[in-house]
Amino acid sequence: MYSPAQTRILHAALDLFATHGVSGTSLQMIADALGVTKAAVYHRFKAKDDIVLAVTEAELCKLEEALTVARAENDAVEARKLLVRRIIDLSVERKGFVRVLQNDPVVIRLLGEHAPFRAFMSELYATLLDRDDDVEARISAAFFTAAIAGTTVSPFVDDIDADTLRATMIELTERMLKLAPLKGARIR
Amino acid sequence: MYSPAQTRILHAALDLFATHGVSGTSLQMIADALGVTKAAVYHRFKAKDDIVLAVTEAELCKLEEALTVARAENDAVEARKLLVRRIIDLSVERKGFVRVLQNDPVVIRLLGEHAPFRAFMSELYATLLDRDDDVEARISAAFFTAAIAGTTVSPFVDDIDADTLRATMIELTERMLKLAPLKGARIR
DNA sequence: GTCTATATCGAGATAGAC
DNA sequence: GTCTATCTCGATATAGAC
Repeated sequence: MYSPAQTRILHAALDLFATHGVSGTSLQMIADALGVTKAAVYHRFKAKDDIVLAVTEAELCKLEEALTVARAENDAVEARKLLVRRIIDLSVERKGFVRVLQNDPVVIRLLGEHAPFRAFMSELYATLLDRDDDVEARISAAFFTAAIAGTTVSPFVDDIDADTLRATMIELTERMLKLAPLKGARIR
Repeated sequence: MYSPAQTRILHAALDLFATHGVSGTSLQMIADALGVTKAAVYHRFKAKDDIVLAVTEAELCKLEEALTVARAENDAVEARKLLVRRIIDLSVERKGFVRVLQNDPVVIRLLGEHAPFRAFMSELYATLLDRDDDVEARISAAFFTAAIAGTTVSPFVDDIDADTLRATMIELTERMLKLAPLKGARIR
């Protein structure tokens, strides 16, 4: 799919995007991180937008795999549980970039303009929400996607290990999305 | 505090920052939004950073008022409840900018480097969290601040009115931060 | 307070040698 | 695949007139 040189560029770009945002990252910064010149980068990607596109595509690809696995489930609630867990795993693993995906203005524009991305996001949302979900469920879904994107980079949790973070996020989310009953509580 | 001209600049800048991010917003865009030239903007703020600083300061000021009110409460839990509600109100009222405050790389850098900002954030966090909060409470706090910042701008909730959004966010948050028992549920 | 005009710099992007 | 060199443009920022 990508040459070794391209892969190195994408990795460096991902890191820089997460720290400085897309607009705040220049091709010179990417080139410097790799110890090469701008021209070498342009040899592999003919424009900065292509790098942003490739990085975004690569991350969404991981989400797509999660969606495919989830959809193989017969039970809709189980499918949502699986999907949510995998999204949380990804956000912990790829700390920082989920925030970019969901909050960087350039990426947001890209996700809105690029038809395949739009189609994928619709599918993803459809699986996260039942067709006839009520308002609270939809707000919960918005709430939790935003939360997941931001939690891993919060100053509150700098010193908490990844496993604890992951487990607690899963619990909070399932409680919020009503995918599981509250631990130690009972609905009347 | 600020002249009328300055106030107009800050309002325009706030809008543009929320849409394009700080790095993605040029002084030309701000000037165009006001129908003046760049030089007119520079007459009031000697650098772009000063505009970012002023905008951030103005938003934090609103949070500071909320913090002062909350601290006047005797009961710590009531104080946190008040604070959380006010933060949610602000994020709904000033849709978009809370996301910038918490996610824009330029603002994050500013919040980290500017001593008064750092001090205020510490105070805010101290009120949101008890001194001896456990790990789950801290993750909850991170989770909910991230959630609040992102929810109002989510595509999930585009068509939901502000009041419903606000009320549901308050309920979700209080449930998460364990500030109130679950509606219709009872802890064993 | 606002303008025109301009200086300076860094960004994205290309040409062509090795 | 990488380099040097260069182009063009837009960005921050300043000078000085009205």
